[in-house]
Amino acid sequence: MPSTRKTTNNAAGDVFTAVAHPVRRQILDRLALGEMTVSMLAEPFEITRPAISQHLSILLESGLVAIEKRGREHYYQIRPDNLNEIYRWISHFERLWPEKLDDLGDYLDKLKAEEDAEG
Amino acid sequence: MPSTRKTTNNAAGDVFTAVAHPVRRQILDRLALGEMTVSMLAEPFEITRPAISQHLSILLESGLVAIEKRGREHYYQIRPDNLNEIYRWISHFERLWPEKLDDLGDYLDKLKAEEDAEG
DNA sequence: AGAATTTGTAAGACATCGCTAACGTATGTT
DNA sequence: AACATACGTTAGCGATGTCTTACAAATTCT
Repeated sequence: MPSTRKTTNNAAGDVFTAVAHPVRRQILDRLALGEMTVSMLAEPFEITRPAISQHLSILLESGLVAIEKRGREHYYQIRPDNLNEIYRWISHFERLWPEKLDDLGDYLDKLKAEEDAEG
Repeated sequence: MPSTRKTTNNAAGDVFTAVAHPVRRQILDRLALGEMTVSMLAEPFEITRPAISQHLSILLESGLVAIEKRGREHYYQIRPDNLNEIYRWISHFERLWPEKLDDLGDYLDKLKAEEDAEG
């Protein structure tokens, strides 16, 4: 067979692909502060608003954001649950990486403690 | 300015980009079992060995693998430290995601406990 | 109704990615 | 020396990604 093209990449909605682009990570960083419209979201970036819109489509497909339309404004909200997939994958390397990951465990414990203290 | 092309993506060696491709993740999964030569590494994949070699170059640039040449064989070893960058980034969303991440915290505690038990 | 606002979509330019085939290089074998 | 093995590199291709400009659709305002 001279050329059975496979191109086994990027199943639509893949979370790893979604977070691979720095702009999309920054979008998620911003959304962590609270829901925002596209215009608010696009403000600090140097690319055009349609470009942001396209990034948001990719984030939508990955399930990392949700949209809620109110009038003519579209509010985007973060949905971090699917980041779990990345988290779990990385945690498989914990055995090879005890020190760093123990640090992170402590870090998470600390965050949780703070949360409990506040609540 | 009519068209100052920026293309602000993929600084060489970016870890997020390195793990975005499923083949590269599978390579890391295999290397977690122990060091391997390129041929051993390429065996289960349906793509050619040079393609694997190119993926390995990207993993090398990201610092996620190291190479040790012994004779004509090149042994690749996993270097998971830089995964920490991803881990830390994701952990910033913990506050929005308490349940899942608590589960992961438990998971890590369990892994660590097993490790300690093994001695 | 008509104009302004907010957003998504389409088309096209351009760069980059991922792959194969072919070749080059270094090491080992006979 | 000649050949075999293990690997990297290059050239070239088709596919995909990212961006801009232009436009369409929905909502709000006057």
